[in-house]
Amino acid sequence: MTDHAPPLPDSHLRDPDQQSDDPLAALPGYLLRRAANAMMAELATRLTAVDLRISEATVLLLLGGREDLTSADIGKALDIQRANMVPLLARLETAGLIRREPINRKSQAILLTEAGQDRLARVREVTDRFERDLLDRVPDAHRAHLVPALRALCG
Amino acid sequence: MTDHAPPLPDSHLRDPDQQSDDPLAALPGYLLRRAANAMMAELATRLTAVDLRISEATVLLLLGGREDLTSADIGKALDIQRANMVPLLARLETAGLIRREPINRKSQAILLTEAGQDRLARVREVTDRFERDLLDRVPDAHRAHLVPALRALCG
DNA sequence: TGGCAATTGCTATGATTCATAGCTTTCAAC
DNA sequence: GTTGAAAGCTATGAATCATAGCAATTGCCA
Repeated sequence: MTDHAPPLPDSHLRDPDQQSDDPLAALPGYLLRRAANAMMAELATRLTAVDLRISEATVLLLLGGREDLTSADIGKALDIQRANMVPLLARLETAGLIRREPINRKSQAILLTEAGQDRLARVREVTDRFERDLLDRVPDAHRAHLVPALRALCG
Repeated sequence: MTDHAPPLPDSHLRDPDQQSDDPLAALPGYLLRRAANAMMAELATRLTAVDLRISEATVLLLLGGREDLTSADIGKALDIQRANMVPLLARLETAGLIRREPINRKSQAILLTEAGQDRLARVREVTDRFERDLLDRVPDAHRAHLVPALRALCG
């Protein structure tokens, strides 16, 4: 069933450079999704070494060196709804990685505990290597252009 | 609360070029996720014009011009589990966009109906313009490098 | 030719993520 | 003071995604 001898009538018209076993391989949007999925899957796997999910590790990274962020601030920075911050921070707090410091009777700062700082250091090891491996995978000629291009697409 | 005057102790060390209101703005992996999310959100919005979800439109795109793909084939091409193909194809069939042609007593080819072909033409209009707008957003100097770089990250 | 492993399409079911609405308390501005 | 906005939370529903299992069929191989 896999070898149906796909006709691919005019794929070479739309995909001049490379092999395409499907007509989507030339679409930037499609590639962006595929690349992001593959990346996320691998990062998630690597983060099991520090017993953290991607969202949790991201919060630790954001928290590093700062002591003035509230739950709402973190949510705004990472595009996470206020409601969804609750279980996220609850897990981190249960794990002893963060604690809450009252700013006033309404707000509270989220900051890393000692254990949180230690864990963050290990997270940095994982993510630093990961980012390096990620960039290594893109050919030299294109490597320097990836970050600026992606940054232009984020807004 | 938004104006906590974030100190950003040494952000300029890790992020030489640009503004970074968070220390993650230089990480390719993080940017990849953000870019993909933004892209998906906008594409989903634009596809409401043809009353289709991204996954549904992708199936139509893949089906275009071919009459030999089974449900399992589509799943393999798009990284969708067999089990999750069922409701997807059911929606497309209910909408009258695809029909099934028996290949043998076990397999069936999925192919576009007339209405499916018409819808696909409209999908192509949306996605063509979308891909064009997407590329337009990345600066000239980096544009040509995006697709090759993403392709290297997909495998 | 008979048998067995692999495949197809499907059901059922969780896990996880994500978005929305609403509530109470508190802050801040007028 | 009163009022609008914000913080933190609960509850809940939608959507996506992965897993396990099942019956029928196919293809391979001895």
